[in-house]
Amino acid sequence: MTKRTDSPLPDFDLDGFTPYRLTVAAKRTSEELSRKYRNQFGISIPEWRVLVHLAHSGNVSVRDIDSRVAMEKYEVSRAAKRLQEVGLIAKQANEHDRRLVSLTLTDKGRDLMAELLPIAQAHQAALEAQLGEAFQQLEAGLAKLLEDPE
Amino acid sequence: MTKRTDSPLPDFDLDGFTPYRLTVAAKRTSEELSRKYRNQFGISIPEWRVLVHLAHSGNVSVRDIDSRVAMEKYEVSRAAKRLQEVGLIAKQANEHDRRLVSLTLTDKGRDLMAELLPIAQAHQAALEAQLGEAFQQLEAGLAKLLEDPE
DNA sequence: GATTTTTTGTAGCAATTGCTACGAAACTAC
DNA sequence: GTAGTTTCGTAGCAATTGCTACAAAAAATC
Repeated sequence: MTKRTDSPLPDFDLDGFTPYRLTVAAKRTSEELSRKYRNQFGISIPEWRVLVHLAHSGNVSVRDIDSRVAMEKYEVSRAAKRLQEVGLIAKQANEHDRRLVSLTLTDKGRDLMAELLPIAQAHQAALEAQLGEAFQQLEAGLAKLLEDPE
Repeated sequence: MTKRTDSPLPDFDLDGFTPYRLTVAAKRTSEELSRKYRNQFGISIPEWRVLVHLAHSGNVSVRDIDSRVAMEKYEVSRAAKRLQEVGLIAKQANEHDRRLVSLTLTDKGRDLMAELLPIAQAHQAALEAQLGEAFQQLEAGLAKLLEDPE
């Protein structure tokens, strides 16, 4: 009786593995835009997220951002530090609770966002156009997947 | 006449930005599983991808993998180096073209995959169950998005 | 009101990642 | 066959990331 050396591995293909597919899709859709941000404006993705949140929500704390924007607080802290160093945002202590740090866009930051946001919008529009009706489906799937922050 | 200091920034929300949503979705679906791989088996994601490809396609070169698995060749090289060091794969020069390095699972690697693959399959099944019919939609969207490797 | 606990943000270190340069082998062209 | 070009894989460095520990302020507990 011979010992089978080729054990029966399950037939598993990365192409059917949703986490993998999502990772590739995320990378592909982010890459072009993030390279542009980096090369033309010197902005990283975490920094961009912070800026977007400030442009959208005005004056907020680090805590507000990490709870809203799927970033760890140390990422927000780091991004905010760099953004302050280059003069795009201002940090100041909150009056009532001095643990909190209020972040706001500076005029320079606002000007930058006036340039960046339309680019992002155009990118999104191009993506939607490219996907056609598949976009609605993708969105529906993502909505379900992301619905529980649990 | 007063100068308006609040310039009219476009109203843009990360929650409607597909690259962002995909990134969050990818992270969420990968996290639990990749932590398990790391803690219980000491395997990183790039290493796991290489292993899966070897389990699926048998003997292949570094080049084969990076073209198939959305990894840069240096990532594959690094992963392969570590996998060899821990005895999960074997590397040997190709007879006909000595630039090529053939990668194969060792028995130990095969045994590991016999354990890992069912876990991944269960993870995928759970994801599909959780999403219900939204899974089909997500898949349709991803298929369209990923169709052109361009 | 002093002590413990929780919350907020930062800093430092280790590990991972991305990029570029490089060497070796194979291929092309003369 | 020799010189230039391309392909394959690796190595080294810089930058980024993830994690944990920490200090300062506030809140809760006694």
